[in-house]
Amino acid sequence: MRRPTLHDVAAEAKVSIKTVSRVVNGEDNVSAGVRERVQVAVDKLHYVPNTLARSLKVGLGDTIGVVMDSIADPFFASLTSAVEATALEAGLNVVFGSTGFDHGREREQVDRMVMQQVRGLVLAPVRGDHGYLTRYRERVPTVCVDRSIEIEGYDTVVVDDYGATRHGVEHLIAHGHRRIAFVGGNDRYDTINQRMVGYRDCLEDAGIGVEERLVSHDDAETAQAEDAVLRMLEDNPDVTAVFSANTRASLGVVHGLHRARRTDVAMVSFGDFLLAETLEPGVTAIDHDPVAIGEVATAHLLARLGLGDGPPVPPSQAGERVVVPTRLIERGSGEIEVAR
Amino acid sequence: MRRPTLHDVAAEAKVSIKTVSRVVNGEDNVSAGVRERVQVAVDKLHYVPNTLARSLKVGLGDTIGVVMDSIADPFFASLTSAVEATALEAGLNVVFGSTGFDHGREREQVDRMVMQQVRGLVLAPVRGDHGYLTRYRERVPTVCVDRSIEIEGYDTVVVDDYGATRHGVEHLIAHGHRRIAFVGGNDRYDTINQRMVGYRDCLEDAGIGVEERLVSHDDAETAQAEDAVLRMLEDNPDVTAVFSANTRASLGVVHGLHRARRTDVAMVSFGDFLLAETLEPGVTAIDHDPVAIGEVATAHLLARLGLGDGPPVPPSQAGERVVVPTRLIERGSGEIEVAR
DNA sequence: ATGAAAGCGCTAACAA
DNA sequence: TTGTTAGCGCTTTCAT
Repeated sequence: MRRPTLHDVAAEAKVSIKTVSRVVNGEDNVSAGVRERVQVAVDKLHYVPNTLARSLKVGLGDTIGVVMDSIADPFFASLTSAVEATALEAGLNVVFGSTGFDHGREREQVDRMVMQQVRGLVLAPVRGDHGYLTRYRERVPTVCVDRSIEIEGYDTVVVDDYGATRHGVEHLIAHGHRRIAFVGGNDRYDTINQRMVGYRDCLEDAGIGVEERLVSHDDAETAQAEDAVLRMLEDNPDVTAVFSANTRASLGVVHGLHRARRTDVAMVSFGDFLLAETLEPGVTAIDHDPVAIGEVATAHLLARLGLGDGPPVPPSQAGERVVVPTRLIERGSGEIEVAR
Repeated sequence: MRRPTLHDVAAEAKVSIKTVSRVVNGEDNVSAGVRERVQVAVDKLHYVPNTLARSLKVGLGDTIGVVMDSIADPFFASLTSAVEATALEAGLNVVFGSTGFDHGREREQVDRMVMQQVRGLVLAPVRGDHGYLTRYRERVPTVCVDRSIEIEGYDTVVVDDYGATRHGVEHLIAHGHRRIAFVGGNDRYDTINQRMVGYRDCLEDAGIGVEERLVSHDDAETAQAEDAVLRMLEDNPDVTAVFSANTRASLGVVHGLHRARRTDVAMVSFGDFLLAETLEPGVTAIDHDPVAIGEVATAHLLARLGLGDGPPVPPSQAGERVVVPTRLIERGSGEIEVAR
């Protein structure tokens, strides 16, 4: 059963295809009688317009693409959800592709989406060469989220990893801590590296200095972070506080502290999570809100597409860097005073 | 700057557009010399094929659609992730649309995707009339996930909400519990209603009987569930165990029990969550694995599209109902014996 | 091995 | 108000 086309509807209603097109698209210059007849034919045949053909003709697709590490990651799930909600208001569909942290797959996904004629792209870039993107610059406005790329000229929406981490570490220092461990690092993530630098600079500037024995590496995942924090506390009994560099690691740190019954150890988590306020004590967290990032990024994209409030922004003007504010949510774990 | 087409490449390479098409599609009947020349032109012009035009001509799109409550919900995020991974292997892109539990929006999303010529659909149906789907039956294979619809003839992949709940409640009974509260209900969700029935039947069959004072209603969200469990324990001091009917509610129940310092109260959660094993005691949970649901559903869809292992399955044969197994993960909270 | 022509379903431009 | 024509970028069919 072939799907009906404008032609079929036109034959059924005994009008020209253009008239059907007018009715379907809600144009007003059609007489009520004809409109009615066409509508009946449309309903009878269950006609559904073919947006592929429409897009081909008009030269503009009706989708935007979202390329992320993994949609299963709650952070990116929320981000994507915000993108979808914002895009929907502008009448755009969302296609999704995950990279699995693989730069080659990122490129494949982007290429596929460009072939699919996406109007624009929201991309959480994997580290690597993004030169391939430049050929699309003029045609497919692209906004990077969460992380930036090594080349100029792309709008980017990030949080201030460095500054927010300094804020978190300062918070611990303000509560008397001097031996602050860093857990949850991973060289693969530029964002986490920024947090590491923030941690180091903050301690240096506070005149405390960094002790490498307190810095754990390559333990960004939950299980690794749990092991790491247990080892850290074992090897360094003088540690009084832990800064966890990412959400997944924080879950492990929480568990580790709990298992070791170290309610005396303070903790600040970079990244908020669902049960953070449910735990006892609540986990003090730096909230980097994926919804805000998604909304801001999509708003930028829509502006570039001329679908925002203002006029379309030409590609030549791209390259803006938006820093979405973070906030430190005090819940108890970060306000534990150092034991005297 | 117009994007280059086959025409442009053909002109550049001084061949016909068909030859370019052959090279781009990797057909073999092209001489090495010409192939080389075309390839150079493709690279020089940064030619990217237009899959919209291709799909229009071929009559088949290259995407499947996923329609869910919300991508921000971890359950559906994982499910969608599994769908994407499976679809990608078959060379299909994924478009995503959320319903926000609104039946009207479900229909809008489905309609949009059909217009976009999706090859197939994975749908978590919102309760309501799905008659509108039948017109697409022949053209767009559709698999329902997590919930079924009121009409026959659609493949459905669900978990055994009823049976799994019975299993969970039996587990509590086996540990001596008789006063088992039910928290986290919500009439809007058929799945949760099934769980409620399972709870009731299980208690009846065990000769315990249902006491309505132990059944809380309309508290499916975290904050509501927390209030509900606190009220429940206050009003009914004889309660020794709680069955939480959904994951979000479980977070509230955990918090509530914690706040009330009721480590003597047993708990089983329908739905696993990230910190379930991190808490003390670990939360015994019925795991309904979204990844399994997503994979099975997509495999079914691909089979219907003729992209699976076997031959394409005609729409007339649709209507299969797959029940993905669940398991009860014992972590401690469900094994608390009743206080004597 | 290569090419010319037709047409997928639609809309823009232009008649009538 | 309604209809005709051309053509979006591609693949298919049928030459050469």
